[in-house]
Amino acid sequence: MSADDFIVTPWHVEGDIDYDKLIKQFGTEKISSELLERIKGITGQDHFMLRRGIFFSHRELNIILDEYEKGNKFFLYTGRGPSGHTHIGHLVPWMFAKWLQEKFDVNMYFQLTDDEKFYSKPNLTLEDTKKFAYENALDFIALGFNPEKTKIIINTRNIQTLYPIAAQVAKKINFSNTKATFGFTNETNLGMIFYTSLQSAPCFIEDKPVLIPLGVDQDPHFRLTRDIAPKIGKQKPALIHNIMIPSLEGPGGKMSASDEKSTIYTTDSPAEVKKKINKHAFSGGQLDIEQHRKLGGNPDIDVSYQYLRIFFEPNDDKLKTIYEDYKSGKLLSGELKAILIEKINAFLAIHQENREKAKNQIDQFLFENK
RNA sequence: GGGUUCGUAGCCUAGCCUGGUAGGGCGAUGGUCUCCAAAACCAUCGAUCGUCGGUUCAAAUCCGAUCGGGCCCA
Repeated sequence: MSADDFIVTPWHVEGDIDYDKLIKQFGTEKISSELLERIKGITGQDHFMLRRGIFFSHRELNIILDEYEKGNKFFLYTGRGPSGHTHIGHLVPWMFAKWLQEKFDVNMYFQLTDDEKFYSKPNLTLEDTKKFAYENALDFIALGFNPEKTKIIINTRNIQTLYPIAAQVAKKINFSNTKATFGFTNETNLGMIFYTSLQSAPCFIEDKPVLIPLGVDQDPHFRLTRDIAPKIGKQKPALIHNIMIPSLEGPGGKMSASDEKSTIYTTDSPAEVKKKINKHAFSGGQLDIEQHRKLGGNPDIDVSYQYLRIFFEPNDDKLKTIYEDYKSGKLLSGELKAILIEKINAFLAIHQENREKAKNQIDQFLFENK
């Protein structure tokens, strides 16, 4: 694989991703400065994840805004495949979704695809994926969603509601569509093949336009959904995409829930966070102090800096100072890591407290079949 | 229902024909080096060879049964 090659699919992400190329490849639209201004005008705020290009691409977000300005509300939908514990990379689209809910005052549906992870992970039982679904739900709730306007859908629990919609969808998708989109082969089990219609179902759960914040690697699922929406008399879902969150081990690839070392979990203790960052976070520093002072570090490939940019340092001025100090060589990699460790642990202290409280709130968030 | 193929450490895999209780790669862990990380180098851990039984002095290896996965045909 040459330096500028990269792969982004729902099941595999690899290489150094060129997001401008990816936009062309996927046929999405870049979030333009005009669109940013428009969002700022409506919400009165430009979220740092938009400003910094963490959310960089979309499909028909402008139409969602057109309708909104005419007084037609949309709703939000995102989800998670519960194959393991929640890590901080998962929180990026959820946290952004929470901001959207707050600013636009809209309903939110969060789908936990316990069936799909059971189908796709040979070693996981349905009991396992249900357990992770519950664990993941706690992290989602802990971010502060409005219980009046937020519902968590668990596939095996809410199949009664999802199935009639999924049936509409399934009839319009044939085998060659799914094969081409997801790389299915003759080894693929039947559950996987049907599954995309279940992932589409929440898009049509309300008779309103839907906006889906999600990692760009998941876009292909909704390309299919967008194709069939008009065929079943529905509006195409709009999407807003975030970049892949790098693993601790470095650029090229996203943070994986299954690789313990390269992942910060939401349940990690302060000591674990410190150890993981210090021992594993890929740095953009130089070989030794002397060279670092002279040549300066490279924040653009430094995972610690990237985590601050993506999630943990919303203050632009502070981030800029860190960027410049690191680039000039004034700030050492170890010192940069110390800043990140403190930020993560401060965040997790609050998050873990909210996560505990979520155990008592979960019932009011679970979607009830009608 | 018929056929076929596979099952060896977390993952991939050699060995099976020609029996003598397993070898490699990746990963993991530790160390050197570095302000850290990475890279590089050094070292270490890790496998009752799917399960049960049979043959044999001796079975991952031969035989039987069984469980599990894949594919083809019906």
